Amino acid sequence: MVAAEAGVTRSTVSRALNGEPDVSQTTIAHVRVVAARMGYVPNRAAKSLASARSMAIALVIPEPGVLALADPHLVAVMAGVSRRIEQSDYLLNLMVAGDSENQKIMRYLTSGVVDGVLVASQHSRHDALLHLHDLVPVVFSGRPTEETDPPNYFIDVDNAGAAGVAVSHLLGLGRRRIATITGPEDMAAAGDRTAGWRAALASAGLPADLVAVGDWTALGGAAAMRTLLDEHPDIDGVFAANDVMAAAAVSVLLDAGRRVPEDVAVVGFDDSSAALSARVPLTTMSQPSERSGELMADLLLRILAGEQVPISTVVESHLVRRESA
Amino acid sequence: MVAAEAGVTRSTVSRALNGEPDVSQTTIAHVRVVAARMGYVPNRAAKSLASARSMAIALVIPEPGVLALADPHLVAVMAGVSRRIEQSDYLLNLMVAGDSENQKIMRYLTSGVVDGVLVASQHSRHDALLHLHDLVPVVFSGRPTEETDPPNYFIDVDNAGAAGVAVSHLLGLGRRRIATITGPEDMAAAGDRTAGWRAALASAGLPADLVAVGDWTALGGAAAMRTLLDEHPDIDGVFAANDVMAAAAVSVLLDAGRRVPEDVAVVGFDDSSAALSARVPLTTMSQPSERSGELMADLLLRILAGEQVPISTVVESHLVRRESA
DNA sequence: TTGTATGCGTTATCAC
DNA sequence: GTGATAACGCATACAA
Repeated sequence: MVAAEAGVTRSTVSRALNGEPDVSQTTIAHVRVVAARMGYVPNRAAKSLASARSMAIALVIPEPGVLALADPHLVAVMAGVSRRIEQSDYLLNLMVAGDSENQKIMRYLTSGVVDGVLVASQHSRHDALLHLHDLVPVVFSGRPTEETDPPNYFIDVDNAGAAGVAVSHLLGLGRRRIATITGPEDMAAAGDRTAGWRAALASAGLPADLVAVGDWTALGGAAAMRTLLDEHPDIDGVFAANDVMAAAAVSVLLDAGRRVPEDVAVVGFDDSSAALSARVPLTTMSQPSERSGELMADLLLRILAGEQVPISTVVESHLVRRESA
Repeated sequence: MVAAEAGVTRSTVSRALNGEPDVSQTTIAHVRVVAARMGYVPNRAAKSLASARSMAIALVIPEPGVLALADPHLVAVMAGVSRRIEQSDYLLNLMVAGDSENQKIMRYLTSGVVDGVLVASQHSRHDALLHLHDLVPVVFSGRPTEETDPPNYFIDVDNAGAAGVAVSHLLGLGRRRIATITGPEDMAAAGDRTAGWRAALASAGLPADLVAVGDWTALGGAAAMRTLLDEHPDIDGVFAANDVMAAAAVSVLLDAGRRVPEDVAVVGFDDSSAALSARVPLTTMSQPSERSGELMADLLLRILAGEQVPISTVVESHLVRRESA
């Protein structure tokens, strides 16, 4: 620490720069000036080695690059996380991890360079993440695919309940052949939404036989809609597990000559930007995505501060009516 | 290093785990097994402190969160970078930095936790980044806003040339009132594209008076198009500096009752996903965005490996004809 | 091929 | 309020 050329010892410099108590104002000022003049930047590796804290948080999105970033819900979550972390002393680093590098990421997360971890889009095949909390605090966005002991912290909407509201809305419009386009089968949120759809149909005495599996993407949503339409031309309602797939479904329906919502009513999920840019503005279940991001970051920061926080936090969802249903 | 319980010293463990030469195969195997059993993960801070290398690379996107991730070109660059880095021993961490945290980021980048830096969307107000290469190797995507000494490495298309091709195409269609919707004025690529537009018009003996400043976003593009249309109803051609703005412009034109391309021909830039999802599929200047990402990552890796690499790398661009012009 | 000793740059625990 | 000095966990030059 060359800044010791300021006439004091390294200890004092350290204390001055870190704003610790019991340092005279004059030396603080002096050290600051000298450090600035010399362009001194503390070595972060040495710092974390000595202090056993890195002051960094990782946001992990276990999806192959492009895929994840095409989802406005995820992007909104990221934005929320980013905003909350910015206000703290922590530094955020984002890791969009293809499956291939899963091991690399796990080693990184457990190697002491991050004090906490946020996980956004967890699939059941990423089960290593579920036990990461043995080594470092973790908060999930979306219920983890598996219950662990001790449990993982997470924040989520009532997916099944929200799906129920969506389907009830379609039922209220007189629809009787209501299909669903699901998310990937290995994600908890996807499964819960499908379950909600199924339950709502069941309590209306209707069969829940119109299911097509999607993957959150426009391509997947379009393919699913085409399959449904081919096999069940009598469909009059669609509940898609996110807006991106709903927008793609609308597009397929229009191209197939169906009117939306007259012939087929469509409800999406998220109330993301995709809902507004769809060819027919989407009726959708809103979800406070950005707020969720802030909340999960806040939760983690509080855990790091030693606070006690609830295992699960449920955020609100409600129906937003537009033109598609 | 508790793994020394494997019957050897920490040095041997270190050597075995790092695959150094001159270690017997048997001890290597033995140490590996013990380490795995104990769930040992090397402390990265200690490792970088001792070796003076972090084996990490930062991809910096100096844009406020959401904005950046709405741009398919940037996302593609990110994907390319990510793919290339995955294949290496380095770890990528992404930093989407609002202006507010600029200082925080700079300290991070110079604090020794990353061995190299990639910068994606640099504005002139981020001039600190231009001198970062005094402390750590840096590669830019897109020509930096300022020439420095020593110069910064960068990779880019011939923006002015490509813009010229776009405008020539419009001229070839008989258009004479050709406007441009630019990118932000504080970015080099934006300025170069505007210059190319201006030059093409000049050499056709036409005035270059129809300019509206955009910001790469759909909102900005739409606003720019509305302004242009209000002030110059005789417009018959538009060159937008990216596809997102071009798509938004098409939308505004259609809503204003103009036919595209019959009344107003539109050319975009990037050939990104936005070009295909526009209401009229866009004619656009293609740019190998993902490839650029791979290239810049590759360049940085080679610099880190001690290789000599060219300061600037130009990637190809060409006109892709679709329906909008 | 393996063990020993030293240092990386910072924080932290003592004394002063 | 400040100065010594010992960790922090690993890599590495040197010795064996």
